[in-house]
Amino acid sequence: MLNRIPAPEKTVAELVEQLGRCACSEAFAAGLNPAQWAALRYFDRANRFSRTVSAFAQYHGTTRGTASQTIRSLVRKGYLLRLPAKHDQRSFRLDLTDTARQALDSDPFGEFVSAASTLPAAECSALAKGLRAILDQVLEKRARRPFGVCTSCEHLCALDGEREGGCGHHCRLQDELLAHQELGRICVDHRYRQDQ
Amino acid sequence: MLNRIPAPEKTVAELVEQLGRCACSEAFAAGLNPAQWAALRYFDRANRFSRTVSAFAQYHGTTRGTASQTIRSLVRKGYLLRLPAKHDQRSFRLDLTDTARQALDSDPFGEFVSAASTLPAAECSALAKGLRAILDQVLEKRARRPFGVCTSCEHLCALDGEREGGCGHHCRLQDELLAHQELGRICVDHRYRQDQ
DNA sequence: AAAGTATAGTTTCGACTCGCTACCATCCTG
DNA sequence: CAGGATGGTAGCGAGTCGAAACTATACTTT
Repeated sequence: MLNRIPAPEKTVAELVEQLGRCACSEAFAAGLNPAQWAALRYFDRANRFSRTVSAFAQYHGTTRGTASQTIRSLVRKGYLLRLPAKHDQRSFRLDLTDTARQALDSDPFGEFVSAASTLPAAECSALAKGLRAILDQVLEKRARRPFGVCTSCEHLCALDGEREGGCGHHCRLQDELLAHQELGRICVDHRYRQDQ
Repeated sequence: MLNRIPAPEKTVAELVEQLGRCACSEAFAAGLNPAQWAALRYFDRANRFSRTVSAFAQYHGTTRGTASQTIRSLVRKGYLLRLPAKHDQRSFRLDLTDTARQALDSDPFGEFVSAASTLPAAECSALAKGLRAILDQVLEKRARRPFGVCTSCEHLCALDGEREGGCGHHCRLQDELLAHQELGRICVDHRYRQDQ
């Protein structure tokens, strides 16, 4: 009956909750709100196939209607550029403007990054691994997919021979060549490879 | 120039953000909203000195006005009982009702707890430690205190001799005896002991 | 004891979110 | 070409949030 110290899994959940709150409450800086900051971060991390209203709504766990509003206000404020999509007349691709990239440099969320970076590197990686495991489980329970990067995706196809200018990667789903720097971006269509 | 894989501290921050979002977005269950769930959890965890509007506002990083609204709606719905405080005529103590305790059993946040509990125990504790370190840093940067439990608090004073019925602990700040089960509750006045 | 200040809590207001439903346009499948 | 799926938007109503103003009580200083 020693319920003095709560179980570690409860502590973890509690900490996650508090950190989440913290993340929101600081996010009213610079005339933006938490959802808008989250959107900026998302469009900074997402690859060109995933920079759409729907993909963001999915990532953010909200409706397309709400996501549309968030994005519209960012377009109005000059943080996002709304370009017609290549192959789909209904769709638009949203790209960060330089203003937005500048704003991201003073992202209030940077506090978390710098707090995390004071931990020993090994501990930090372990932390990332544990959190990832929890997040994946929760997402799965809610039938949401985790938006990974190409390097762990089953659609990625390494072209041997480094055809054009050293890029050498290809997405089977989109049937498009990928540049090196695109491999680290998150994608709405990501699927873990079997061997992962 | 290998920016394929982001730095681990950035990953940690990102995961924290996403988990936070997840925590909110699920929290519209049972007619309650995220803030109200957070309040219920808080009043479940807080000791009797800390179950007030002001303490919750502090914990939650919001204003007393907003906290007052959140709590009022919980009182209206029968989840909290508003009792006049013992020594301060201005203040009220808020206690969970049985309805509330029942609701907490199906807390949507339980998903996180069960997700965390699938991790190996050691990993889970390490996770808690790392998150705690990050949270404490962020809170400090914002001049907010972390609301710890008596066992690590400098105000706690172990009475030797187990005077009354085996409780044997005392809070120097409140000048009150503490029951065993109170030692694991969070407190607005918590201060880390030097040796912690 | 009186004055001044700090604190606990509430109220009201305006701006803004959020989720929902309905809706339009385009794409895709058969 | 018909029917359904999908990308995106518009408008609504409920409800949050933070800010500021306010009341009442407690504490401090002189």
